Amino acid sequence: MTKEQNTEDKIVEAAKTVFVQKGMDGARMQHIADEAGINKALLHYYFRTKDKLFEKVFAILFKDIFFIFERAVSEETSFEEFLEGFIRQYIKMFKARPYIPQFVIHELNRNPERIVEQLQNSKFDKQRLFDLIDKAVEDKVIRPIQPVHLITNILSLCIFPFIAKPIITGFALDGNKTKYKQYIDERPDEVVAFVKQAVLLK
Amino acid sequence: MTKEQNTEDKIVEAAKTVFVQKGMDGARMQHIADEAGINKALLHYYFRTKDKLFEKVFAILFKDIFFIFERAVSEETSFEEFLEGFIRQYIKMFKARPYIPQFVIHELNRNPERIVEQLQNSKFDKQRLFDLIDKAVEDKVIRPIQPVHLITNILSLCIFPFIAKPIITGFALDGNKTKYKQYIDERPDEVVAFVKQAVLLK
DNA sequence: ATTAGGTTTAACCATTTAGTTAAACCAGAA
DNA sequence: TTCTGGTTTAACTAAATGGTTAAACCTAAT
Repeated sequence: MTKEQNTEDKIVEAAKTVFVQKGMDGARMQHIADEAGINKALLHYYFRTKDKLFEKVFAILFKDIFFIFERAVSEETSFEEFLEGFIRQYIKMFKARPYIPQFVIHELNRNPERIVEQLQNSKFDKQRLFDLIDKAVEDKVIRPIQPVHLITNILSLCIFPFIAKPIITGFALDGNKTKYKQYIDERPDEVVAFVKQAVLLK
Repeated sequence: MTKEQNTEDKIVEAAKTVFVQKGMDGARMQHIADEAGINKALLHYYFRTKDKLFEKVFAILFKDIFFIFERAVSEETSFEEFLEGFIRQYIKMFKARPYIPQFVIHELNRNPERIVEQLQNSKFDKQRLFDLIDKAVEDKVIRPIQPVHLITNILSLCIFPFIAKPIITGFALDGNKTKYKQYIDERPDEVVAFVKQAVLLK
């Protein structure tokens, strides 16, 4: 069994690509089989149904989003460093996997109940993150702000540019893809500056 | 012809509802007919194909997004008032039509070329908005920032909370829908404060 | 050489779904 | 009354698609 790549992995990779592009409804099993370089029969041999395959892919992509969360909170640094690190890591992650946000959000809206299950599997402790922010407010490191708002503000600024790529490119950047790439490269510095200015007291 | 409501309008309303919930691929013509309280034959009688009906709905929803843009820019006030008015109007609009962002973004990613056509129809002058921001920087009303970044930052903060509703509710707010409603009510003040603090020089 | 399991081929089934058609229905206008 | 056009009913077609099946194929291990 000296395959260049495990067939199961090939399938999952192909499924990622197709599901992300087309969504659950738009994806075709035949298309996934083609993408994986195998035939439909074998595809069903590995993953009996489309649903099972989809669940697998979704779980993988969803996990990626929360991975950074966990790592960022676990580090012991000043709040300012934490903020900066968090933002830069997050944007970096989406630069490498720009397809994730759009996909996860779409499918989460299609089936909102799923998030409960997914979050139970990921044993992430949100309370610690909330406490971190509350403490920074108490210590007068940042201006008073509710943790939910600060977190969603940061996530907004990090994620939205990837979700809205066609709008940003088409509307603000004259459809110029090079400009979009440059825009994305500027985001880390821009977001860090924006957020720091918005909340840091000094 | 004294109908309670024009049949064509009934269809478009129904189509909005269904397309927004399910997306183009997930939507079923039968479902739309049911929602409109008519039968499938009549549905096809008015809009020959699913595509034609979809295009109609998409154009309507897309226009809503840019309507606020146009109005906000056309007012003659201080930059600070402009900022605040723009943010409050935008969030208010999405509070009334929370289904729009998710839908438009999904379909725009499914077919990015479409944005070009849509933007040509909407004769909105983006340059004026850009100039407004550049001038505010020159006049030292705000710190140096590229218009694209400021605009996308604001849009991020306004729109993301609606797109990510299930994540925010499930993750940060313990699945409590009342808390989500309250969270959304707090957004205008929060975003205005956040953005002002981030860019305004005083 | 035999075996076993991953893989292919190709045909096939059942279901869903967009779209069509034809006949009947019904109300208001002429 | 007759005509017209929106509306319904119900049956239908054609295509797409998820999933199945059975037989053959190939290769590495025994």
